[in-house]
Amino acid sequence: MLSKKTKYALHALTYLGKHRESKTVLIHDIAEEHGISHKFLENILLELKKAGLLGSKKGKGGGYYLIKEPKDIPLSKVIRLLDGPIALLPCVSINYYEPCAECKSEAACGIKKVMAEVRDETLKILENKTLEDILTNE
Amino acid sequence: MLSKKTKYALHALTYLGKHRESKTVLIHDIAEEHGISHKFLENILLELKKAGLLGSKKGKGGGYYLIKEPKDIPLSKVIRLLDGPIALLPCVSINYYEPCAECKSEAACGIKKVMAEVRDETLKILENKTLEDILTNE
DNA sequence: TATAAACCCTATTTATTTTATAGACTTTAT
DNA sequence: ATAAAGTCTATAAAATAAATAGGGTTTATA
Repeated sequence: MLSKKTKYALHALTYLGKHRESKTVLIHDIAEEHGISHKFLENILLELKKAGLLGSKKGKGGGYYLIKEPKDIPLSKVIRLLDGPIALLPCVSINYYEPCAECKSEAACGIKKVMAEVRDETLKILENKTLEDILTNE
Repeated sequence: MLSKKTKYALHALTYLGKHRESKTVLIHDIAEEHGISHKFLENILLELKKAGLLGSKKGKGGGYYLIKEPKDIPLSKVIRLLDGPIALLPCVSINYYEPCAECKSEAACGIKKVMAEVRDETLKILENKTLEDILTNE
């Protein structure tokens, strides 16, 4: 399951996607719309900004805005950013690789082999679904 | 990512699958093979038994054994059992449905719609990969 | 029939991760 | 100047996962 962080990030991105005609959107408005803690959301938006998905304007009249096309924001990107690996095991993660402590030989591990396939197929799904798909369903 | 519980369950099932010629296998042997806590694994095997994947024999000379064909044990089953939902959001979970607190209208939620599609496609993958696939790769 | 081996069951503790909060700082429009 | 808004880092609280503990029951076998 996705963490609340990722879920809230998706809500925020959706909200921003729906308000692209406004120059900026307030954290406050997004938080209120979904009854999310303002401060918690603040951290999330900051991460999205650092990752290059959002831009922001400081000071009075400021706020956040999307700087990518919705079609260029795949679920895989958002999930990796806030939740980490998409692979089901660390030993088959592309971006967060780590060996499994209990594994004797990675080369001979059938679980690893199968999980690498699962990862490839899962990635296909999550790279193909984008914010645009969410927006067209709203 | 999978929890250690699920990961250990897969290791145990693999071990049992490799030793189907023996009548029974000791928790001890599986735990030792992978350096897993005996007691932790005990709980896991008990769950697998209650779910109908394993049989056991009590008392001296006892142990566990597979009671299903490896091809009839899909990853989806093991994951659901120990980790819970396969869906990325509670509101699209088949077996563990719960509404999302921050969602105003499930019917109009684009995130939900997309996540339901992700769930369907993910399920296809995890229902198709079975213990047999793991065993043939060992 | 006593004994030791092995699984069964429930509860509790410990560790880790996630979620949430706090507060001081910086920028900017008016 | 002032107030509005994002930036940043740290900490606290809550939830979940991982591990441990210990007594109970069953069974082979000497």
